[in-house]
Amino acid sequence: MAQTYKPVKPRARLYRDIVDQIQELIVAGDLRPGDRLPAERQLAEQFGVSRTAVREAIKSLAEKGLVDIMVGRGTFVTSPSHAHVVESLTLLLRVEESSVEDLQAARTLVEVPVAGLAAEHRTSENLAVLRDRLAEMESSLNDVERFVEADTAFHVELARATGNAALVLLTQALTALIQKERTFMLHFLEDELRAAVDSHRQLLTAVEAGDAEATRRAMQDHLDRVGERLEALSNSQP
Amino acid sequence: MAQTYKPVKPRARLYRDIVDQIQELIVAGDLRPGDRLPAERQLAEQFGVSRTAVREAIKSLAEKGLVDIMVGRGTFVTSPSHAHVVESLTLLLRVEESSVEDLQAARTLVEVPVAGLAAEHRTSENLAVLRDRLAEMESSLNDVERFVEADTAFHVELARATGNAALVLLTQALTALIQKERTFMLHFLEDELRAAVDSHRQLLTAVEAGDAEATRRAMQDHLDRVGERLEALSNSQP
DNA sequence: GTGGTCCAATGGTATGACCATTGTACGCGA
DNA sequence: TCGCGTACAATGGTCATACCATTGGACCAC
Repeated sequence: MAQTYKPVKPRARLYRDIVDQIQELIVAGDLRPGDRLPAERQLAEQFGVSRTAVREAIKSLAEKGLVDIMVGRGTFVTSPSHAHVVESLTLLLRVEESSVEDLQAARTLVEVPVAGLAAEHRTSENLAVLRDRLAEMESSLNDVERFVEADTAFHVELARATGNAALVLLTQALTALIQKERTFMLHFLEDELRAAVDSHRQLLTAVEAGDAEATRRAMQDHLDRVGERLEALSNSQP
Repeated sequence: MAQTYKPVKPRARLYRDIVDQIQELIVAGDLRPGDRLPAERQLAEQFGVSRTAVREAIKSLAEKGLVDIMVGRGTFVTSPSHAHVVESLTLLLRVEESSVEDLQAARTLVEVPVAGLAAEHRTSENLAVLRDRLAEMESSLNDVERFVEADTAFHVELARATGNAALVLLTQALTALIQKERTFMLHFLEDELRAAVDSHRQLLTAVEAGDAEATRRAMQDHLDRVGERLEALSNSQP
């Protein structure tokens, strides 16, 4: 075995320590969402460092999506959100030049089996939310932004019905990533709105019946059509 | 329809502008990975702002994983990496209290169909890499860390064989998230190492043959057994 | 009450200074 | 000439201080 020569003190960045300390408080639950952190000047005094270091630490936490900075008010612990994960993914996918088609394919691959699981595990509460979202879609036919919001929320709630938190997160990320293109598309293809409502009604019916196979099929059909429309649109507007 | 009262434009933070400018240069390709950014003092002068603002911007970029800061040398544009996405996901899953079982289930749901696609689209180059990874695993039976590295790389290369960048990213995230638990497990169950080698050899054979169905089955079997082992281990060590 | 003003607290930015690390140029000695 | 160490300049990290803009609440006039 080769000698390792490892130790040597890894020179710690000062703000790193502060990030770790606060982050641990949040993850451990000592700081709950909505709680306010002490002011920067106050934290600086408590940690015995300059305000600069504290600010860098807080900025780091904000970038991770753990806190929300509000000018003139203070810094608050945020509720867990998928927003920053989605942002990271978006950024990475942009530099990796992944296409909308890739995204849609990945989404289909995930959401079809998710739909099947949802049909098997959904609770009455899940069904109630799904009905609400569908109703929202039906009443937003003239407001594409709102429509897409409700559409996305429907898919996320379906994932939630699986009872698997990891699948919820994946679904949130994938739907959010393609939401912009979908909004763009729906602005051009108005009858697509009604088609989408029909698709989701079929989905809801199948989920209510607890029919996993029918739910999967409905989701596959829905996403296939969306994929076709997206492709057609990207071809006509290179 | 209720009146909406569109929110007025939120005031922009100064460092935000700088982040956006540099970020745009990076995603547009004007700044390539490995390129060095001007020094902080220099950027401050060019942007006409203080060094403080520039530093906050650069720190933000570093947090997003777009640049790498090196004391005494400078700031360099990094190659795209999934590391920070994985970190974000890990953080979020921790606060959301998602279990290892959830992760493993999600991973199975994604990787089984991915394996099928890989069998259909793999190139000879993909096969060569897969063979290398398998050989690495076989020669690392006494070094669990290295073994798991090769194992993970095998799965990621399989995703790469699908030709879908989004699926590669998902696979990277999911495998990385469960890697720690898997390493822990393999330290306790030594024969699991050889079983894993066998599983991956079956996978490779099926992929080489271009047999999607067999590949899916092999992946399902492999991940099912890993899931069982993980569950058994978490039950015996609560 | 209503509305406006004032003020303290907070995060954002600007300066300027000094420290620690790093790479390189220079110069000394063999 | 070569090798090696020192000095130095450049860079990011930290500190201290000051001032600005926003926010919310206390206070006051009506």
